[in-house]
Amino acid sequence: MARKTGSHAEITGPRIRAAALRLFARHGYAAVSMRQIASEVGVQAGALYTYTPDKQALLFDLMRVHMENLLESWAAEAVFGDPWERLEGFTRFHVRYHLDRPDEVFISYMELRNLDTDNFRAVEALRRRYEMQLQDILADGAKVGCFTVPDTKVATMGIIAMLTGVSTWFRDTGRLSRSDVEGIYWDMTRRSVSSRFTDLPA
Amino acid sequence: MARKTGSHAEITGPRIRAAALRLFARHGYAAVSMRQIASEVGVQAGALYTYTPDKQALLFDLMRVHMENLLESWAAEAVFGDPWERLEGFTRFHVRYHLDRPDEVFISYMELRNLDTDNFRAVEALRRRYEMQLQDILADGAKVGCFTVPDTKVATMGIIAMLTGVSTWFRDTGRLSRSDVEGIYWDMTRRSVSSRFTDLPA
DNA sequence: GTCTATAAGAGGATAGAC
DNA sequence: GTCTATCCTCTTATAGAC
Repeated sequence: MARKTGSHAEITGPRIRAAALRLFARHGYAAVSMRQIASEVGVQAGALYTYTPDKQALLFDLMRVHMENLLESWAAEAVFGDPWERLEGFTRFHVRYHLDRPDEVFISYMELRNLDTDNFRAVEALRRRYEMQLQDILADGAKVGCFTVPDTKVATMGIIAMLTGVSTWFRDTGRLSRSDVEGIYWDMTRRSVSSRFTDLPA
Repeated sequence: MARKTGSHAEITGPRIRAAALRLFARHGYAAVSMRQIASEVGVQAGALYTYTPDKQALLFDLMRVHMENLLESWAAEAVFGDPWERLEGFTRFHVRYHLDRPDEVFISYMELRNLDTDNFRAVEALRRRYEMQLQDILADGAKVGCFTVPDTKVATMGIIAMLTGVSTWFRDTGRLSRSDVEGIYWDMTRRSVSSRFTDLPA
């Protein structure tokens, strides 16, 4: 773990963030010490402070960057078309993105309470912007009559919670592939807003 | 906050657990100190160790008792009948129970990673038993043809995640009552397993 | 840019008085 | 049953050598 003195500015910064991400996701922000992060990177604890003003900024950066990347990625591959196509695009994107970044997802949902007030507000604003992407699709679909959504906001929260939950149980070693899972969640999502439902048992 | 010396065995124990529950839910297990818990109860830190061998046992007890209560409560009011009735019973029970105990729910989902290996296994086993309650309903309903469930296990995880998520956003001061919310979630749940869906857009 | 050393304090847990 | 006092370890963060 020990290493010789030397300059590694270009790689150490990202390595610190990667180590912090992994450790925060595994053990939780409050349970991880700066020494653990440093040890994982292969530097002494003091060296971390060349790259981050403090531990809080490390957490905030990870969460902010994750939310910004999420919004940018969705903006880049958002599907245009009728509400069904847009909903399918969002659902598959969300499941895939979350399966690909389990650690980022985990800390972004679990460590909100460890953010300082201002940092919390900033991350919450980003998260709300993302949720609005789905809410707009649901509202549009309800307006033109292809979806039946009893309450747009609750449906948004419900669907996002359902989809995000995939990262709590999915393992690549399991019986289902990522693409299987994407399809299954899309199937449940489309059913959950289906209009063809007025004749079900009360 | 200071208090006089005296005996309060019957009430101090529960008060310690209540304070720990509240603080763990608010700030996270690792971020809460024994001194904070003691201060909330109105005793000195040393006095806590009359009631718990250590901090870990405090967390484990809260989680174990919550899961046991959840299972008992469901056993007591589980609905018998056809799969639709059973599913509605489970859905409404789950939403109501989780709305009534936001702190217990929060720590039971967030603090799993702070449990020691054995404690983790014990809580996980209880959680699995609870999830099986829903999975059995879905499997029975699929078998007799009233539900269409592409994958029973994924549907179980998806529905539980969707329903449990209610506690992340619901506030009693909001525009919806608890009973509204229960109904909306039931509506989404029943749609999500509806059979009447083979003719939707691909 | 990284190291060593250290400041200043908070953490969990225990001992023994009352 | 609770208090006070304390042990010992670990914490975040900084200072200054290299």
